[in-house]
Amino acid sequence: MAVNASLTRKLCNPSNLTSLYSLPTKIRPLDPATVSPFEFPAPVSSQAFDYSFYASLINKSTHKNHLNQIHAQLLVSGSQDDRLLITKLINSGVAFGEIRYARNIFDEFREPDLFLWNAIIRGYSRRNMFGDVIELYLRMQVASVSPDCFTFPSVLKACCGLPALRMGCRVHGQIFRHGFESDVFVQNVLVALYAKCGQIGPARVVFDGLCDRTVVSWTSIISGYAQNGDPMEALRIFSQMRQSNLKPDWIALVSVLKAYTDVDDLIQGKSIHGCVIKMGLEDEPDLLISLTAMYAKCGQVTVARSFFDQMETPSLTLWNAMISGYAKNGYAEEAVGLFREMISKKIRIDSITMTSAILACAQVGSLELARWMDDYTTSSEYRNDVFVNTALIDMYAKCGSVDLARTVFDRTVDKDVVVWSAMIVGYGLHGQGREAIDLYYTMKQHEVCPNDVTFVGLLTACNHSGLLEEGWKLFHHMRDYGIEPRHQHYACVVDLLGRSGHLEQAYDFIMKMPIEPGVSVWGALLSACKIYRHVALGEYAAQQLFTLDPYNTGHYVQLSNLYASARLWDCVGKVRVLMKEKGLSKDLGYSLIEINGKLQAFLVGDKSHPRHKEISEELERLEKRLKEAGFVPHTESVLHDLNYEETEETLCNHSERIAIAFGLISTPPGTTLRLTKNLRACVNCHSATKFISKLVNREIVVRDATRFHHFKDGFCSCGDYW
DNA sequence: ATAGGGTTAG
Repeated sequence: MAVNASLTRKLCNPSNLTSLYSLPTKIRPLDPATVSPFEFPAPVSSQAFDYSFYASLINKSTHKNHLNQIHAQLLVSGSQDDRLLITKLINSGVAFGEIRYARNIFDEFREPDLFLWNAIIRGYSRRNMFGDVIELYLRMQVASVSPDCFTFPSVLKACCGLPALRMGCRVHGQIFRHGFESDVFVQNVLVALYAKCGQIGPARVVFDGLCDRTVVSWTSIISGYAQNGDPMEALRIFSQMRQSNLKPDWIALVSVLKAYTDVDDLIQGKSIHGCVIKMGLEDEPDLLISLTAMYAKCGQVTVARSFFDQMETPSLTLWNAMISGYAKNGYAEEAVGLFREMISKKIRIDSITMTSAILACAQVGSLELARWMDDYTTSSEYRNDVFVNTALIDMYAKCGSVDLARTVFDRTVDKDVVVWSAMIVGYGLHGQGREAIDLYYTMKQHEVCPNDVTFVGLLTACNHSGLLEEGWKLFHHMRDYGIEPRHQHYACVVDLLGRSGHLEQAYDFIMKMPIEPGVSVWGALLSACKIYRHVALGEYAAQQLFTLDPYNTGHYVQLSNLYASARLWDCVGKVRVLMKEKGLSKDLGYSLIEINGKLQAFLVGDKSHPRHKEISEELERLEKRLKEAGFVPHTESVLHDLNYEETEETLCNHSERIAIAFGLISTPPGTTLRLTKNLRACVNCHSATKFISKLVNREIVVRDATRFHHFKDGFCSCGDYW
């Protein structure tokens, strides 16, 4: 089979997929902690009490039991009131993860001083037990112990998250009252706190108020902007930092790399890589993770992989960076492969690994693989993770089953906006606009506030179902939630208006847009013009597109399709010439079909399959039956329709048809056929597949470049509207 | 104290 490199990359190696199914479904439990014996010296008499003796003993401990023995000794020797030693015991208890034990020691102490309070508060803060932190902090105030610069960082950490931010603001006030408003240590934590709560404004105010900024202050504000979707500002501040002659440390570089990762600026990212080498930090394993992530996200997966391979034992985070880097750049097969490797090598996996692997499966599109992934997840400890469940919902929807997506949705506890949105988007993908809208109202009943993505999903759902009025209403609903429409939202409205034939209104709407119309908006107008053969307006839209996005093949193809639909064959030819001049060629069409968990690929007119003979017999049979059933091929315009597949061959040689024929001879009667196409459904194949679904009494599910079609009994779920 | 890998849309 003659396939180009990018195609080979997209297709999955079936043997990889099938071997995945035989893997164990349980995640390995962690090894139980082993307790090494502790050599406790002979009991000492009370007069032999020595602070440094006990201190070194505590330092040597490795288990709670050791601490217990020392504590007992302190009691025997009457030194149980030594604040420094008790603080040390508490700190060690925390370090061993024995927070309850540390708390007992603390509770036994009469009138704890500031050191003890700090130790136990810090302990809870390290274990992320924020409720206890706040409770103890309040009790400390009741006990009239004044906090100091060691108390505030732990307490502020506990104020992360919007609901706790009110507490954070109160603590901010107390920091002033206790005179720590110029303590860099405390102020740095305040910057980080506000930034983590998405309050970048207040974070900036605190940062600007600092007179002696340390590397940590700069790093906090840089990562604050990087985390809050403003990487450009993060980078601006980074250059200010360098002007102030402060040398960035490796953590600062990690934050900057994150910003470049989001900006998708490989050139600048590389220059930071240069910085890393100049500063001799290239062996810093944690910096390597950021570099890997940066290169992977900017599409340089091979470079990223070389970093990965140079580590003898990659950390979990590095595995995750590599897997998600692959998954996000269309290297689904590699991503799933690495995940498989982790399982077979019994390497520890976390919810981030799961999420990234699920994302990759969503791209593969195999329902069987999706099911396997779901089973694996449900039998693991991540079955209630919101991120994982959201990814599963998305995966099932993209693998063709809204029903299974709904099952995951229903079993997800504590649904946030993203969960609801993923389900709404899923309904939209399958053209179930009504269900999407219903779910939106249910979501509001649950008092979950929609976001901009929710509306992209809703508007797309309306498009895929032709719900003009509902879409229009929803678009205006956005402002009630203070959501500014973005390009996608405008594009959806243009699509809605255009597809329902309101071309003039669509054009007026574009002219009145408060933001500069972008590629998606003009693209929507152009495809509407194609449907209604509005050549003049379509040419205008195409002109805008050629200026904004000159090297995107899709726009030329669309214009050519418009000309073809209006039978302006000369113009079709001109577009072809134009494309040639720019060195653009259209994508080759292919279809995948899943048979018994294996994906099989077919190109246009594909004759390479081992069962080619049987397939062509089936194709002939099908064509005969189609004719008898009264199917008339839409030859003329389709034959010139560049959007679809190469037309040198006859229409029934489109990859979709071949894949269906193969599916019919490879599965028992009544089995649902599941196909994935890289291009959009062509008019001719679409109506042929409707006929076929009735003739052979099969359900046929087709995922095209933009949505799903469910063919059944001669009808398609899209209502011929796509 | 400061950070890196994750979900919906594009």
